Amino acid sequence: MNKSMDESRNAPGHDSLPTVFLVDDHELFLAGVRSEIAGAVSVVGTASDVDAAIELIGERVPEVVLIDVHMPNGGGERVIRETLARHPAVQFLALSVSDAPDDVIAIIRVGARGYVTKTIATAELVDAIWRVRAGDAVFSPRLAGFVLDAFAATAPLDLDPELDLLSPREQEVMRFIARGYTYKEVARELVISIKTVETHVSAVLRKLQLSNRHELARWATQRRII
Amino acid sequence: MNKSMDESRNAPGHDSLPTVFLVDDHELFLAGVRSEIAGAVSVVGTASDVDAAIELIGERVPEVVLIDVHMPNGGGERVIRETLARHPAVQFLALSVSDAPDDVIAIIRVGARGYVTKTIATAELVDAIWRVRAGDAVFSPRLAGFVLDAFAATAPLDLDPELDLLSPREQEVMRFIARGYTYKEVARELVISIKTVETHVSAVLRKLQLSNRHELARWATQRRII
DNA sequence: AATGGAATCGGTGACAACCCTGAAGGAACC
DNA sequence: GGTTCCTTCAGGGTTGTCACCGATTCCATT
Repeated sequence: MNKSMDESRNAPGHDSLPTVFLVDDHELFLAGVRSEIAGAVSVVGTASDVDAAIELIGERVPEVVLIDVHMPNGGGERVIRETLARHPAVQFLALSVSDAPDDVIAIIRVGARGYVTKTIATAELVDAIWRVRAGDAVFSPRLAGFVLDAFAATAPLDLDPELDLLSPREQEVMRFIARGYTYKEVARELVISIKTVETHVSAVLRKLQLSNRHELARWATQRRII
Repeated sequence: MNKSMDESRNAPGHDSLPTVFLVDDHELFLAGVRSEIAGAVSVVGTASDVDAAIELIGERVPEVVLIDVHMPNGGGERVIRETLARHPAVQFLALSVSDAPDDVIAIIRVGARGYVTKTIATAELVDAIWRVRAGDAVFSPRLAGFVLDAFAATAPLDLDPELDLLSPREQEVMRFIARGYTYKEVARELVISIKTVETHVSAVLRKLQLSNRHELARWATQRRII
């Protein structure tokens, strides 16, 4: 099921077991994971707190780090941030009890290549480790949606019905105004008179029910028109 | 909000074959894909140009649309954008000859849930379709990195040295101005006279080497001060 | 032929924004 | 005690913004 694209074929040095480092502040869980995946990957070390993790990962330089998100003293985020600054090749796979969108987004922002919940089965976890080592991104099905939604939201499509209220020329003028152009600059740019620009701007503000160019700028930036 | 990763596999209505719609401007390729995946999914229609695709997808409302990226008259992007506006539940899986980062990023931005190259094997394509239907995100291994890199790059951390040039009061005034407050509003908010606000704003613009409040607004939003 | 929208301009007027000069009180530093 | 900076405020001026009142031309629809 979860072995869709094993393209570990072409990458050199990817025929051996992945070297894996485990980080979790619950030592029992740490031991459990270690014994479960021991045969399918090569565990080169473990750590149960943030500082020790940063230290040991820097020494061992594993291919993949399996890391808990919620930990005292900075959490998994700090480990990832500080490690990637020195060893950019290390791949991080977050393993968390939480499937909250904010946690997923935060961990991806600092550079993790995957995020799975602790309810995952052993075989799937091993598969995920192999895929992350190969450069793939691994997410639990529900979590993948959060990431893509958040990503798309950074420059969304916004098919806006309100924009249709504006005539083509009005939209054109609106974009300049929202970018902070003065009337004079817009007039020069579009080769029309300042008075025409004023007319268009008035129409835009009236149609969008805004009261000045500042609100227009915010309106436009919020729906990423500019 | 507390479902395991297994949830989508057990979700109701997901035990039958996925209904799939195919879009590609090469009819031969269309026929090839259709015959290859015919047993493993339920192909409910095909289209070989953008307009027909938008029309037919709107009628059939498939669960998954397998779509070519590069097509005349708007490409796959337009199909995705216009379809999602009316049918948000339709999942799009891009199938392209290109593995250029820009193509991948663009298609994800408009809302696709996956992107694989046409070199993919049939079995893997079928698996990808099933996973996209379930809500998972599917990428060829080398492409996943592009998306995550681009995503991580959207949230830089800027500790700004330029901000230290401003006195505390100036920073305070600056935040209001950057948000679009008028001088009068700032004066009322901070309980000072309009003339004082003018003084502070002038100092801010001079110190930051900006020429008006619009540039100041952009300056502030870019480094996420407001 | 008539209607109406879009695009183009003009005038007037009321503010808002921005610049310059100047200045007074206070805190901090040497 | 002098210097420097911050904060506060004022007068006077230019330019920018926006509204309300007009107008003409072009074009598509009726």
